[in-house]
Amino acid sequence: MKKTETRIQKKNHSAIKAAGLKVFAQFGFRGSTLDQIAAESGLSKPNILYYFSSKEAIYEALLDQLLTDWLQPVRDIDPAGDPVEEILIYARHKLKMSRLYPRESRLYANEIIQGAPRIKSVLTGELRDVVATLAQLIKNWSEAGLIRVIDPHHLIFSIWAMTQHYADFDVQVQAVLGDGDHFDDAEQYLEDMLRRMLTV
Amino acid sequence: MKKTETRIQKKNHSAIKAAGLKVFAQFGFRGSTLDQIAAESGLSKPNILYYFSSKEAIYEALLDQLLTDWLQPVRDIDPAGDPVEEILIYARHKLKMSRLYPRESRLYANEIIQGAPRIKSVLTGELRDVVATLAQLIKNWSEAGLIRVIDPHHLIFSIWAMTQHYADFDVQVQAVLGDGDHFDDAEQYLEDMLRRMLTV
DNA sequence: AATTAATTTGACCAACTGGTAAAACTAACG
DNA sequence: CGTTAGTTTTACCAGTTGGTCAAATTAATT
Repeated sequence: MKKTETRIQKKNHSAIKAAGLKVFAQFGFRGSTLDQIAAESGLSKPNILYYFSSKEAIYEALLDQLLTDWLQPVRDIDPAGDPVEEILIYARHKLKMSRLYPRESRLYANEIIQGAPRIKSVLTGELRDVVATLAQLIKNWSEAGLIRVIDPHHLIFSIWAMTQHYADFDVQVQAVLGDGDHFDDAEQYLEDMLRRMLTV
Repeated sequence: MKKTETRIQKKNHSAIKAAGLKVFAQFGFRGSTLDQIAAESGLSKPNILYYFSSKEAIYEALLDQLLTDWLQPVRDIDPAGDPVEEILIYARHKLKMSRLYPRESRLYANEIIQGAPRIKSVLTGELRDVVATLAQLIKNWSEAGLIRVIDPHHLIFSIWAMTQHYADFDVQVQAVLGDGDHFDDAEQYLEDMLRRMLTV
């Protein structure tokens, strides 16, 4: 349906989204201005509104993309795979996302902290379902004796919390540990933690 | 130095801070307006500026208070106490703060996500020092064989991440688990996790 | 009660906000 | 090359923003 995109359209759409991501991730929706996005993208403000109908439209396009990218890896968890390894693969993937796309993480964090006014329906819909399925799978693994008995939801929360922490609270991590990349140590710690929690 | 506070001053200062906390925690500094704080506090905008010199002054007063309240419990950890219990006491305290004062947690999260422009010096100063001291203590405990050998910094991060998650991402938690208080389950999970991580 | 100090308000402002309209410009295509 | 479709800019607007100021009001002190 969108095959009719001009080369200029393609370029500008992604330039605007890239700029919007940068700005929204730092200041949240209400704290961001079209002028900032315009400056960041190198386009004029009216030109931006030629490609997106409103400030909100840019923000929503970013959130949509984000949610898709984040939910897929949960769905990709293989019920037939080795439980510990499957969970570790997911956790590592999530941490990698924090390392490679910290701005996406911050954008999401901003939206959630502000009460998720624009994606609450996704949270109570798609997200809830996907998590429910995963929680059931973990419970099954527990009951089959493949992993330790554990609260599936809080396990999931702990993975989310820890992985996103390194993106969202990056400034604090850097302040405490000094500048540099601490994701390798974080991965080791996370893996250690999950193995201890999952194996008997 | 501040004993000269009128009864009206006391009342209005705290009314403004309470309103500011509510608004800033939800929208971040730039996304919040004095009009919102005025409406929330029941005072007129000029009246607010009679008690605080600027929007920023309110915000900074809140952050100052917050940082004090958050750093103290870390300092209160007793080097002579039982290591696992000391860490558990701290973690439980932190979780309790998330339960009782989620807005403070969100205010802080907003500030950090936005790059901590106003408190970076505290992060690389006081916070860093306090954490360094705690990390050293944990390392000593490890070397004395009282707890398992573990990366102290990432242990601390994991406690912060998990406890603050339940305040900052409250909407998401509620969406997944349903409305209600999930802090008791969270505490149990956290305690289980920490015991597994700390004991050999 | 009179005076002084503290508090609150209303009117205001310049800068900025998201967004519009139409004209000017550029690329694509026959 | 001319025409059309797509793109960009200039000028603009009404509403909001943080903040000021002097006048009016209220509370505290003598």
